[in-house]
Amino acid sequence: MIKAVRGTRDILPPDSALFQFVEAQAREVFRLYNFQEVRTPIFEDTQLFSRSVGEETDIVGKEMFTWEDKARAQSEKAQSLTLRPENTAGVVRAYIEHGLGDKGQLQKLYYMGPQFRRERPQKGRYRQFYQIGAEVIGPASAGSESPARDAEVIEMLAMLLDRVGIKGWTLLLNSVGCANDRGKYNEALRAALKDVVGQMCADCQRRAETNPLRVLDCKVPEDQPTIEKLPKISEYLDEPCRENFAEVKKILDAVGVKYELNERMVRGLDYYTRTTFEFTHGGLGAQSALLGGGRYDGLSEMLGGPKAPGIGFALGLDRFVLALQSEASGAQVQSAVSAYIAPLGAGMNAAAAKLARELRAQGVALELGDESFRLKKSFEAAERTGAKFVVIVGENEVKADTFAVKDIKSGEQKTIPRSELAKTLGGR
RNA sequence: GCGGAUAUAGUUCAGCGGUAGAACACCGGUCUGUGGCACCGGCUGUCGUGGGUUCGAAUCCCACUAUCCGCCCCA
Repeated sequence: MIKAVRGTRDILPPDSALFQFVEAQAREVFRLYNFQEVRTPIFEDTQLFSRSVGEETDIVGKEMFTWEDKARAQSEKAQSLTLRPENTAGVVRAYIEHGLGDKGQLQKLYYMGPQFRRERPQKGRYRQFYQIGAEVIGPASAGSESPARDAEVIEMLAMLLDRVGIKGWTLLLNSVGCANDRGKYNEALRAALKDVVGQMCADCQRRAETNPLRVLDCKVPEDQPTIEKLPKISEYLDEPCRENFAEVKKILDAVGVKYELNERMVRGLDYYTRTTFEFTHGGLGAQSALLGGGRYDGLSEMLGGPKAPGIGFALGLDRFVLALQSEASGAQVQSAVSAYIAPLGAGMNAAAAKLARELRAQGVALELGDESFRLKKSFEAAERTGAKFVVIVGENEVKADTFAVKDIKSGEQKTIPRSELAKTLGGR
């Protein structure tokens, strides 16, 4: 048997309805905040990711699905291609390629779709996973650099979580400063670690060399006191970054979105600057991050584009669904059809089909049975579809042009003329 | 990439060297136009894959693969 490959999966009903639900809520929230959809390719030039996400990150270093696309003609060049591991790089590439900033206005773009990373699969972690994300990007003159945009994006996410019905979330907030601050902070960290790293865990000893920021992410209890004493990023922010962050917090306070400052929240993509954030949830096991994002001033320039500061986020759709399912209350998906048409007796399929067509045209969602079923079987089949009513189409009904409509739950049955059926069944 | 656990019917699982089972689910009948109950009957498997040990392997051994839980990383 051929099976879905490692880390990929089929999303079947009824779970697929939950995915649709979250997607629909997201589209509605995006509409309220004036975001429009962008769809970028699922694979891109490998360099797009190595230059934006960062050559030294885990994502680029070991998790990408990359292949060499061979030249098939003299005029073609061989090219290294990669399945997108995230979508911000693709959106910024499209922004540059189509000159979206040329008219001077702010771009507010959202996307939904699969992303690919070659990690070991686990609960809430797949090799093909689904993200919904958005970016606010544009020339600085359009206000793209304003802390008001950071706060608006974060507030929008709180709104989305509320609408979807996910309750037990925590917002972690930090500022990692601009490129300049980060350099100084990294040096300071290295210097401070030099003396104490000997007593820390093996992972931290490695991190101290490769990426000192990651030490802050360590979860080994014995290391915590040491980490507490390390220099803090907030002490290394320059004045503009400090003011920017203060303004973000001020607005969040004003709109009543609660957050926890977490100076140790370090994100794994190199392009982040200033504001970074993460929403976490307890029902997700080891993969506690529901969504994450931050500002990426400088990313456009890294990709050869104009100056175009921006802020964005990506949320894990798979994890949203897991969180919904872990909060038993939330995951209510209503039944799809309102009625089940039960043709009764030989020759009734045609009459039932005609009636079903009329009713569906009037907006009634229907399931259609078969004339070979006995009534008993039709009722059972109707119940399984979740339909509210069964409409019996037998010889008597067709002759009289009135139909027996039975409420499945109460057992109550009425005779309804054809002209009023749609209304009874909840159509137009 | 590292550590641990698991893999038998559609599902949950039992069987732990001697003819592959239970429950639930599903299908049919009792019951040809009014179900959900009850009773009766029935179906379903390369026992994850490949090797090995043995007269004989679902069972013991080895390798592989997949899933789950951690680590790592991130959404």
